[in-house]
Amino acid sequence: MQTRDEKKAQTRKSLMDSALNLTGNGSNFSSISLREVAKKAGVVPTSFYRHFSDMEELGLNIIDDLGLLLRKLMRQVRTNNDNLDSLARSSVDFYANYVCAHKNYFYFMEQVKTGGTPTLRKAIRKELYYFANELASDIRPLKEFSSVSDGDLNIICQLIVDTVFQNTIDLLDQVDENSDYIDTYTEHTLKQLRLIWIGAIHWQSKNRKS
Amino acid sequence: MQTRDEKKAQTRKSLMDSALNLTGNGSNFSSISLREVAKKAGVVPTSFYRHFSDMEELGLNIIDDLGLLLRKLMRQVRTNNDNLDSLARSSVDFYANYVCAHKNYFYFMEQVKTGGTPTLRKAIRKELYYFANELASDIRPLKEFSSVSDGDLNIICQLIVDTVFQNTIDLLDQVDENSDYIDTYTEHTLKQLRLIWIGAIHWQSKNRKS
DNA sequence: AATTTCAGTGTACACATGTTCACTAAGCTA
DNA sequence: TAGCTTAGTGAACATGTGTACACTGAAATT
Repeated sequence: MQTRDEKKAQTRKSLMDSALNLTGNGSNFSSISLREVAKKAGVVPTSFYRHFSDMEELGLNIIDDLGLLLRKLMRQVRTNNDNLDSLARSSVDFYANYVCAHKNYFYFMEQVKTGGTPTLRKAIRKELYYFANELASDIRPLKEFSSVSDGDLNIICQLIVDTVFQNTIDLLDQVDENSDYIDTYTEHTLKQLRLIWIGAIHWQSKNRKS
Repeated sequence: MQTRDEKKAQTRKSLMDSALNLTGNGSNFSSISLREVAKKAGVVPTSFYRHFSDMEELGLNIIDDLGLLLRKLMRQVRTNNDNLDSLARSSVDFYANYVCAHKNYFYFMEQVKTGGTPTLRKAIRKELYYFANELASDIRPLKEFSSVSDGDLNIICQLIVDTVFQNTIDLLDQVDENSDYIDTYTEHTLKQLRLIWIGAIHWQSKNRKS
């Protein structure tokens, strides 16, 4: 058997998974009920309160997990590839597959980022901001950005992250009925990203001239 | 007084306004109830069915209005300014003020774009796609894009539209407590847009070289 | 002036919701 | 082994939900 704490952690996870499952299967997080979540987790509604005070707190805990997931993603994507184009390609490709492997989390994220309570929205944005910062220090050493200022690199990375996540909802929606869409997504996103950093490099040199 | 049709149209609008108001004041469209909407519109719940079969249909009608709103925006922004930088500045500036003048619609849009039912999501995306296409034919004549292919111009415009709307949620959230944020938004967005099209121009010329 | 149409009403129903409270029983601690 | 802690239970509540139904009365049509 398990220790008491282990069992508690297990139903806790079960509750969070239920919420994620509902979110990833057509329901909107802000409209799913405590009772629904408890039911799907195989637990009586009142039991919910032993773990979270309400759905918003559940949401915040999911966001924490999401943060871990994103950090894991970053760690795995960090290769010793120093060619920008092929680095981008392998990163976006890896990202796309990562999204498909964790659909529920990314559906949740897309939903809550603009449709959650202010608290939840803020929490998601914090994670994305952190993500963009990490990206900035990752690509900082690349020779292509050697002449780009730190501030500008930050804006570039924000734009990159926003663009990647922006397109993610299309990926999520279309990959079910058309498994080839993962390639379409990758190509589309890569084209946009290339646009961005080539712009960054030239903009910088243009600024230096004037 | 009014004719019967006028009066019907009036309560219909009243229902849609109620939904928009709730959406723009902290509620999520997918979690507001038919009864809530009817109550706020000063009408008995059953009356709702004289106008819409359910909340989703109400949503679709709001999206239609949103489409009109966006087209009106495009028409007003279309100036005879042929300098790209100043055109962008005046456009983004106008857009930012337009958003603030129609907060509810844009809150609705941000929410539904990623958090609505599949049908609603699709409807919103169609509007944005149309918007991007219009933008493409608007900037097509500019000399800066004379060497950019139609396909690439389309991707550029999609990226521009996505970027502008991506940042809109921040504008909506922050403009209430800090009215200066409208300038921050404008500068931030302009910087990102400049990045994009400078990239586009150079990418194109680079491609031609090779 | 008589008749039809129909937007809005009021009641009713079955069901879902969040939260309360006293409870049980298994796991931990002493 | 005895006692305590606590995750999960089950019944109860007040309130909110979507929708059905028969209705009213004023505007529109004849």
